[in-house]
Parts: sequence; structure tokens; C-alpha cells
Amino acid sequence: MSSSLSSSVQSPSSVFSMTPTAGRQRTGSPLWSSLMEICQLLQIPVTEAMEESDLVFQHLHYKAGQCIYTIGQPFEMLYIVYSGFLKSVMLDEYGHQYILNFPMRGDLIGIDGIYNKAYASEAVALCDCDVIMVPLQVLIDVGKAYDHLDTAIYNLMSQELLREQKMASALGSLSAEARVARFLLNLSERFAAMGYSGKQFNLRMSREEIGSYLGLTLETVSRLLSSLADNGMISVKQRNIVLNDVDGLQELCHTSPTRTRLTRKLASNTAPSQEMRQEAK
Amino acid sequence: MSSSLSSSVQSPSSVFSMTPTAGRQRTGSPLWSSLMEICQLLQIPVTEAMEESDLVFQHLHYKAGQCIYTIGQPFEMLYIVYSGFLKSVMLDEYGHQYILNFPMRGDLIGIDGIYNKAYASEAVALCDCDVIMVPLQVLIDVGKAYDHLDTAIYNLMSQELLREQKMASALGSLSAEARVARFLLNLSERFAAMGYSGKQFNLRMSREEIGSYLGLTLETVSRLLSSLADNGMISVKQRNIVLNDVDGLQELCHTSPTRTRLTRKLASNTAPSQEMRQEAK
DNA sequence: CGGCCTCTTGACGCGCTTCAATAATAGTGG
DNA sequence: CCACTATTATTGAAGCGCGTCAAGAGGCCG
Repeated sequence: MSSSLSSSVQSPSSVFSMTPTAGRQRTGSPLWSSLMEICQLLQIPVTEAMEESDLVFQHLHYKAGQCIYTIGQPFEMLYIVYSGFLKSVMLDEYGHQYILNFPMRGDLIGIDGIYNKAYASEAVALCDCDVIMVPLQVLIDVGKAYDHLDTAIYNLMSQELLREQKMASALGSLSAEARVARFLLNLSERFAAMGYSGKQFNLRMSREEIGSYLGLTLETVSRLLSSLADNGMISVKQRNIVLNDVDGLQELCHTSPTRTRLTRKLASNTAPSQEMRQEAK
Repeated sequence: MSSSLSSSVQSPSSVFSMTPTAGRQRTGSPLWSSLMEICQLLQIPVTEAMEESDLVFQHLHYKAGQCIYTIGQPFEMLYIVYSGFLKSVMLDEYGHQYILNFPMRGDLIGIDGIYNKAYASEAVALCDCDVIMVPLQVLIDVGKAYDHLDTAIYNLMSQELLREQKMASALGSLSAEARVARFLLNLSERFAAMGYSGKQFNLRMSREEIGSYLGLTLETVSRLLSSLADNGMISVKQRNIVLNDVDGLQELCHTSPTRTRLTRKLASNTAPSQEMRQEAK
């Protein structure tokens, strides 16, 4: 096991023909990325010290339909998506699938495998993908070695937790229409952040997969896409989507299914009196 | 800011009358807990080195209805629940509440504040509570200092992420009855783990709060509790619950609202051929 | 005791699921 | 290249689960 860990991280001197352009060339399947590239992908600020690092992380290529890791498999690696689109799938105890999210470039996946040392979900390539292997222990060790990198990692995990919280909130309180609108806007933002068009894009997943992700049936998803298209807010041609009215979609995101949740009744007093926080003397 | 950080962690020599029984006495509001006690609460294995540590963490006491931290407030601390029951509440952009969970003894709260350096949710005491302040930076530093403690922290966050994933899955796919049954069983387990009875307990939250947590209305929650009581599976007298048929409840947990999700159609091929994982030489 | 809040229970309606049939598209082999 | 099949998407009709509205009952506290 420790040998498999060490196999994905090397000093470039031990590797044939390593160049500073690692990760940029398009041919020759296993590429490598430097620590700096990893940080850029994860949106972590890069310090000068990191640029000196000679750590490299191996790429893996997967074809559409292949599985990066599966449920129950011993946890070994985190992965960063370098290119392509995946789905992350959870299975409940009776074999029903539930799609957790659709990772793409820059997303860190496999975090839920840290607990119990076994993956709790499955990552499947929706099209040809390049992912970067990052052994957890290496990440932790690197985190210790470089200033503020460890906090950046905690940040990432906190962000992931937040994303999941918002998802739960949406599933619990939003109408089907609002969920679909959110889904489209969210995709739009992520595509835009990657430099693609945020107005026009191709869905990489089926209606069924969208439904599973949003807690809806595929028919409902299809109907709502048609309905949004009838209103002129979007255009749909199979998996090709055009957003015509982003503002309109954003309006829709707030619709509960008529339900008004707890009508704002928060505790007013904020904390025990400040003097109870004893000062050091 | 750094002064407020340091104020909650001290060496015992600087504190009046610190004793090894810190955190056990019931009078005198701000108590202190040692690193070892923190780890025990969080279910983190304790090493000998930790027992030597002279770090102590301050307790805070809150009365029912008081707010430990609120949304948007600058993130300073993580908190560990020492006693009592809380609710963690998220607000969407239009003031609608959504309850994320009900933290109790041993739970680490405030994690979602790490990202953006501001709390994304609000923690409110449902009854009188004791919580322990744990400055994030101290936790990180301690994690570096003691072997395997940092991985334990990552473990905790991974576990929290997993919990939220399961919650989202349940909200998206389970019937109202299944959600209520799950909720009761989950509470039961947690009470049992704390040494209380798992068969008979008092709910600390209202029907409305349960509903918000489960993505249901208070009426539905009430109706389902009544219905379960009619079946004899539980007994309900206001907030007092008795579980008569745990096995029966567990059966109910798997019921979709008739819906059969994606009928098991996973990718079979697991990985690119193993030889692509280049070995170091 | 009266006022307030929480919980219960009923009647009704809507949103989404379910079932079913058809259409559009992609993949496969001759 | 075109059939042939499998997969995916669309659309309609019917049913039901759960939300909504409303009224009443039971607890808690001043």
C-alpha cells in the first residue's frame, strides 16, 4: 500500500524527460502536475516557496463510463479533476442511486473516503477525463511544510461541506422548478469560470441523472426544461442548452412549492455577557 | 483578534485553581477542558503525548434560546458541545430558515465558518448548554504537534461531509414517513451513545423545527408521529417519545414515496489498466 | 384565571410521481 | 451507406402524497 502511495508522487529527477510544461502536453497519457499547478487548480494562493517544490503528481486518464473509484473500495487517493466531467454517486442500502454532484475541472473528489478509510461514493467519468492523483498523506505533509497551505485544505473541506448543506436545504425546501433553474445557473457559472460560455453549453448528463441529483424524476426534469423553453427563458435542443434570461431564472430560484418556512423567528440575544470570556492576565 | 484567540487557551499555571477535574465540576460557569478531554469528546484516539499537554480550553455556558454564533459573524472559533442540545440553522437569501442538524454532546460545530472566515449558519441553544471554545488555529497547530491528530481532524470533517451527503440523499428520495422514522432512530442512537435510554427520550425541539430539518411541514410531522403511534410502533405524549418497535421503524426507513430511482446501472470497468500507474524505480 | 404557544386533526387542492406511448438520437453491424 | 436496436427524451393522463388552510385542544406561565 505504501508503495502504491509513493508511486504517484516523485521527484522529477527520477522520471524520464520531465519538463516544466508537465500537464500541458496533450499526448502521452500519464502526465504530471507540479504542486503549483495543483494549487492553481484548487484556487489556493501560491507562495514562492511552493514554486521551488519538485513534487509532481501523476495524471490518470479515464474513458467515458469508467469508474475512478467505487463505493467501499479502500481509500488511497484524493483526485483533482484536470479535464472532463464526472458524476459522483452514492448508493443507499437498497441499491438506489443518488447523484451527489457533477465534478469538473478544479474539483477535489474523494474527500468522503477519508472517514472510514473507504470511499463512500463512486466517481464515474461522463466523458473522457483527466484526473490527478493526490495521496492524502502527501497532501497533509505538504500542508505542514508550506505556510497557510494546511488552512487552505481545511478551507476546501469547509467549502465542500457548505455546498452540501445548501444542496440539502434546496432539496428540502425548493420547488422542482426552482431546483432546475438553480441547476442551470450553477452549471452556467462553473462553465463560465472555466472560460467556456455561460450562456450556451452542452449538458454532459442525462435527464435521469439530473433528476437523481435534484431529487426529481426524469419526466419532471424534462417537463420543466420544456416549460422554461416555452416561456422563452431558455432554449433546449436535447442536451444543448441556451440561457436567454438569466435574471428570470434567478427569480425562479427562490420559489418554495408555496411553502413558507418558519417565518423568521431567531434568537435575539447573541452571547453570554462578554466579560465571561475570561481574559488572560 | 489574536488576543481573543489566546484568551480561550491557556496554560493552567496562569489560571486560578486549575485542577485535573476541569470540566467535571458543575458550579462556577467558565470551566476548562484539557486536550485529552477534547479528544475523548470527539472520539479521537488519545496518545500518551497528549496527556502531557497543558493546553486547556475554555467552556461557555448558554441559556435556552441564546445564540452561540450567528450567520455572517466573523469566524473565530470552533465549538465542541459539552452538554445540552442545540440547533444549527441556515438562512436562505429570503429569510427562510432551514435547520441543518441538532448538535449535542461531542459534536463539533462551526466548521462551515472556516470557509469565507464567516459562519454560514447559526447555532442556537435549545436548552441550557455548555460548549467548549476551540480556536481553529490552535487546533491546527496542535494537530501538527501530535502524531495522527491532524488526520483525525480531517477525519472529523470528512465524517461531517458524509453526514450531510446522507441527509441530502434522504431529503431527495425518502418519503415523509421514512424521514421521520430515520430521525427518531438517529436520535435514539445518539442518546444511547451518550448513556441515556435509546428507547425513551424527550424531544428537545418543536414539531416545526423537526419539519424544517426534514423538509416537511409541522403538520406532516405531527400526523406521522400520530400515525406511527396508531400502529403501535412508538408512543407519543407531547415531546416524550417511546420506541416500541425499532425493527419496524428500520423497515420504514427504506421507503421511497413509491419512487424507484435509477435501477442499479453502474459502470463496471473500474480503472485504467493497473500498469498505467507508473511505478517509481 | 386568561393569554399564548405548541400540537393535533380534518378537508381540500396542487405538485409531482407514476404509468404509458411515441419520438428523436446514437450506436452497431451488414 | 442504410436498416436495426438500444438508449434517451418528450408529452399526456391519472393518482396520491404532502402542503395549505382552518379550527380546536392541551400545556405553560404570569
